[in-house]
Amino acid sequence: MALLPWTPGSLFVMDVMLNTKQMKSMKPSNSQKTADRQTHLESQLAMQVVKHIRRLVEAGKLKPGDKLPPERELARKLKISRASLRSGIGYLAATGVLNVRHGVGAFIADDPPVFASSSFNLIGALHGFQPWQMFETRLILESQLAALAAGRSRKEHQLALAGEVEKLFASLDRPAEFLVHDMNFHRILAQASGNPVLAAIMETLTLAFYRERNKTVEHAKDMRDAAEMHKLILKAIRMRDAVKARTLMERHLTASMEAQSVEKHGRRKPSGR
Amino acid sequence: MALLPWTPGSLFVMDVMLNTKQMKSMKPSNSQKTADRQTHLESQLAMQVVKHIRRLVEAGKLKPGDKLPPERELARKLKISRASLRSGIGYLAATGVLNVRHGVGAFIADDPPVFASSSFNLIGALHGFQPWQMFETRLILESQLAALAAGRSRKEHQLALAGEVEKLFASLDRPAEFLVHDMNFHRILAQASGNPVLAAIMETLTLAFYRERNKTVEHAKDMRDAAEMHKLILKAIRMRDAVKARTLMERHLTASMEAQSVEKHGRRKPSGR
DNA sequence: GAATCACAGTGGTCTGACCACATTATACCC
DNA sequence: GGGTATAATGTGGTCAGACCACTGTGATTC
Repeated sequence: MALLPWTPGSLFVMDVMLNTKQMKSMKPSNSQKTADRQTHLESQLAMQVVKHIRRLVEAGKLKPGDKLPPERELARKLKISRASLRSGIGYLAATGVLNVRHGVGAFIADDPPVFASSSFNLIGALHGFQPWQMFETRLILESQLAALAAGRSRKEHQLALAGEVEKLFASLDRPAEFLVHDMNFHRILAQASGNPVLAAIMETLTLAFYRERNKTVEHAKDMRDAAEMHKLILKAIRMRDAVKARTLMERHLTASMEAQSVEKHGRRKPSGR
Repeated sequence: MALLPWTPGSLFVMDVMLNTKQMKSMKPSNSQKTADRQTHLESQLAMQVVKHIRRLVEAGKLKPGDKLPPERELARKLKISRASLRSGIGYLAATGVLNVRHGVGAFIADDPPVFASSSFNLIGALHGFQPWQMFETRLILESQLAALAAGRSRKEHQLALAGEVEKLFASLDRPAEFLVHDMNFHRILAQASGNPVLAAIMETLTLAFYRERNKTVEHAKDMRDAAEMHKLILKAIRMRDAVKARTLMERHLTASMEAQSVEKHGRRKPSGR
């Protein structure tokens, strides 16, 4: 299969990078010598399974929600052992393409697409993602999403958003529930942006965020403010005012972050940085 | 963290292409009652492996490039079968945390972080990602990256970028090589933005892009134009002109897309709306 | 000294059995 | 008949141990 034109060596250009740490593994003593890149490709057989599924998906014979044949059967059909098949299944499950349920079967995922959500934290820990970097990324994406939604959202989206806003106000005294509707609002907003790729990325980030967040209890005042902001953002979207939607979203997120920061550290963060 | 100013407009170039389908999974009412999410969680034992590795990583006992113990040994230590261990290993490899090399061992990844790159295409096919959506996402992220880099890049980054620009001009007659340096430029730019989260997302997208692109041969003129643009972008970054860097990047990407569109379909796409 | 080869270490695959979970069918009791 | 246990079935999860395939290395040979 026509290998990529990796001219040898050229790949390590970024070695110049600042990362003063993790530079140790660079000394040739160890690992790769030239440019093998793209390792972790999962063994031949596992990949064969992936390819098989991909073909079916691309041919439209397998759609979100569909059930795969039982492992034993599928293994027989592909002429590989069940172990190898499971390796492939595991790969697809890990990347969120498949949804495996013990005692039931394997299904093509039909939830909002997410990239490697489960190990986002791990990857983050590995490369030293800082909270402020996560936040900055979210700020950039989500405000962009709001702007796009202002330009593209349809009636259905706006109604769904309105519904969530309503529930937001209705659950001011039940933080757990509030959080769910908060999350829904942002998820619908992502859908309303009309760009599922962007939405998927956002979803990935959001999940990592909320995983942390649902440990802290929110303050009543912050919740009311947040609900109010959602309302305003929705209004801007309805009026198709992209700039305003973006600005409001930025403000909302910043405020929300500061609120969380308080709950965690007991004090307001120096806002400026 | 001082976010950079935003230049409105220029972003909605592609609003025309708003597609009409893909709205089905909008109602969040569906499956989860409150907030269970996170299906496809890989069985207990596999997750135990992940947790184990995570602990080691977070405790700093395992750093990028380090080698894991042999499977047989590790399985014994965790008191699980080798099969289950391998399931966990596979999961980590699939999400890009681990790098397994047949006959050698498993290593903590030390390449630029990427999310589920391998099955990006599959996920895309599954949820019907359109080329223009991919492109729009790239446009948003990359121009933002350029702006950030203008504000934050360090000398090392600028030098590395300059090096790539030079090689870009030097390889105008060797498309394959040109492409590598092109890719490097954008990768270094991502690093220079100072936000590894954003960089990781970008890397994921880029990979998916180039995977397609290296099939088409570029036209000489387009390549020269591209090289010229890279040079200009670098100049803007050096002058710490965030707005200009962003604008140039947007223009560069748009032009680049059109060029590709020509090669693929043999005609210029209706440029505007 | 350099090329070759054998070996040991490690991941990849196979087999077939058994366990655990979910769903469905059946039996039973009221 | 209706509802509730209970059994049977289907399916993924785990296990054990053997063997295959790839890599790196050090001994052998010339």
